[in-house]
Amino acid sequence: MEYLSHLNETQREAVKNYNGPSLVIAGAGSGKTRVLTYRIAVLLEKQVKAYRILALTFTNKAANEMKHRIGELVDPQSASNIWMGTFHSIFARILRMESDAIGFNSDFTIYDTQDSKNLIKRIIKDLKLDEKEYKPNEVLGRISMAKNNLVTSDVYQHKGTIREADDSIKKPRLYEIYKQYSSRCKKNNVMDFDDLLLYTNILFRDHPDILEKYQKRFEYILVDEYQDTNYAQYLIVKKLSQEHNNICVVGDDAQSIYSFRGAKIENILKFQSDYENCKVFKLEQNYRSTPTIVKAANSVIKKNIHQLEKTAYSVNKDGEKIQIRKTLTDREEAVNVAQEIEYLHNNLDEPYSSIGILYRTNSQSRILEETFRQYNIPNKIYGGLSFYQRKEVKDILAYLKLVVNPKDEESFNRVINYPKRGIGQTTLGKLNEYAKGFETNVWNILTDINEERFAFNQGTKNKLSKFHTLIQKFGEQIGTVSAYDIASTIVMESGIIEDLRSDKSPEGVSRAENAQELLNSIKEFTKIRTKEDRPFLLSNFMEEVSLLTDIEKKDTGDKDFVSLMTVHSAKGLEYKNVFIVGVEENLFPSLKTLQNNQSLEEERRLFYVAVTRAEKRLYISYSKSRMKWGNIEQCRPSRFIDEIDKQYINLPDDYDFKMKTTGGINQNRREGIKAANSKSTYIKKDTNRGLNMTPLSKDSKSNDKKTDIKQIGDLKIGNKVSHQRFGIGEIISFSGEGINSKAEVKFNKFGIKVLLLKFAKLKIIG
DNA sequence: TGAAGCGTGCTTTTT
DNA sequence: GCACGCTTCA
Repeated sequence: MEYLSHLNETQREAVKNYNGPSLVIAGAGSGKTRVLTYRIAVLLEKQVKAYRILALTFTNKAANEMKHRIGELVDPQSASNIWMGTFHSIFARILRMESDAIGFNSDFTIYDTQDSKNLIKRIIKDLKLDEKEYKPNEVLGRISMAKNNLVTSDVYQHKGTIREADDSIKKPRLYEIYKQYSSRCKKNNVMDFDDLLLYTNILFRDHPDILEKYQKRFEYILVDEYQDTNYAQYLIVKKLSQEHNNICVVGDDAQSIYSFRGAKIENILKFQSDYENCKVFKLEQNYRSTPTIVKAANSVIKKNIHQLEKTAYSVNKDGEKIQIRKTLTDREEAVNVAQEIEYLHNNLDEPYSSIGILYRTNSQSRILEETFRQYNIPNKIYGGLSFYQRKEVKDILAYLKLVVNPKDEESFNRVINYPKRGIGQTTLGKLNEYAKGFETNVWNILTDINEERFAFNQGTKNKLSKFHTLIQKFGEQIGTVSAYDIASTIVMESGIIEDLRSDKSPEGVSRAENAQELLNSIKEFTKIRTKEDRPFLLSNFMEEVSLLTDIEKKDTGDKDFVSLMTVHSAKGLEYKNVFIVGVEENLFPSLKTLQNNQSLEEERRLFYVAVTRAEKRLYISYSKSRMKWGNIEQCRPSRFIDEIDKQYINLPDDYDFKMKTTGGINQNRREGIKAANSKSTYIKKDTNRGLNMTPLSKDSKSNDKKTDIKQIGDLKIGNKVSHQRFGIGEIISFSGEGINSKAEVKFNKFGIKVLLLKFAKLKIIG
């Protein structure tokens, strides 16, 4: 156990005291993962059986890395036998084993958010409710919150306070949607993410014998990122640990950033009172960052009221001050970042992989990506539309899901007419009606489609029964053939591959490549499973795939790239050089969180997370204007910049000290004010009919200004770009098939060049 | 039935 | 700016 010498005093104590409850408060960069891995390694060396250790992490990636490290410390075999993974994947596994007890089949499908949303949409339609009043997103959010707090649809229906709350937001029938949603999921043998936790709780509540079995099995329980657990997770852990009481939770209340998804920071704040005789270990030394960065982060986070007391410190070399950068536009901000990256790379020999770009929202990635492409900076965007969310991938997965679980309504709807088989809305609507009427699922209707009680014309019946035969034929093979063999058969014989290959556009080619990549990953899965002598059937693959977030891109050898991601997904990561971009009021902190103090505190913690990702250099930038929803909005620097102790930062000479809110021009959007930045002028893609643009007058009122500002760049209408240049004061006329309108290039009240035109008029004439 | 055009709403974050 | 859903027309 000589590796214990790699630890500092507190870390070592936290590792050695593995019996009884312990709380490890681990500041950013304090070697939290190291404590967890060593602690498990010690357990294994003390002859604790690997399968009696339960270690819950926040992401699959974290779990895999930890397993790998434990494997290096002890032995890979034991490491792989540990019950280690995300809450969702571990309990999905347990639920599959115990599925009978809760009335599911063991091969239940797992819906991602999009699947859930689609089902909700259909239910809203079925109940003849208005999608504008019952927004699927919002409905799903409320159902999710309910589930995270273990409020089942029955409880929901009968709980006065909840119903009153629904009434007050004018959604009195939300409980009906929830009820339908639950019953349809069950009928379809399907669970969503929240169900995995909810049903685990139900399982443990209703089946004491099963609970006892797992209580006895899990001698040691460890939970990472405990500050981000929700009530459902809290209770699972609480129950499971009752027998042996060897529970270790690790986390940092200052990094709790998932309350929007039901995480309760209270879980970590009250852990000590929750578990008697709990030992507390505070890891306060930060090994990651320079003292400048640590102190700067501390100066911000101390504005929060709700937190556990601790003082993070660093004894590394002092390091450079944090650079605050200001630009006029978001594009300029991206250019600035790109140029600084070039400087770091070319002059300071920093590899691209040492650089991380963090932003508040995924939508900010696009402009950075475009700019980096211009500058030839290799980069990878994490998150956003993940591989598994792409249409072509989801289509194939839907086939696979359906073959494994034909009751899966969502997958059924997705593929019944893809590729086109001439089965349209009308037929589908009727099928769903029958399913409802006979209280069964659509698949069963299809099985008996030729019976007379189903009134379809013979042509339709033939099409439907052909589809049924197709899926059934695949289904007969899944028990014997490998996941890859059946998957490739399905892709071939369903006509998917033909459909994808027929599209020769660049996007089409890329879609076909994605499909191929999915097949490759299934092949890889089959290969690994065969090697490990573990089951390699399609159902085994499907168990894993739904809980993966992003595909592990194969190492192409070219590993040197800049990483771009949201601050949320950067949790747990570190980069030598970090850029935090778009640090503006209403963006970071985001507008929606400014309404109450609690969420503002969470935003501040999020900013804290962002700052503490940096090891050596940190750049924080804000722009004076930013494209939002196709409009330019005025921005001012975030309050968080003001909150950093000035001694740790370099402000730009013209830093905008606490400006008044200038507001935006968003409200004018529909009226037709289109803003133009210094690079180009966009006009909403309002028509493709081939407009002609003619500058009417070059003189106008402000000839003098025109010389000042010169030109405002290309004018773009639809796909057509005019390479004529337009100046302030110019009147431009638009004419084309029945359209006739004029616009003037102007300064708006914020001093931004805009093209003023009346869209309303333009459209009526058109 | 399907393609194309048009209107609307959206952006906080993810297992 | 973009995706999605609805309407219209072939």
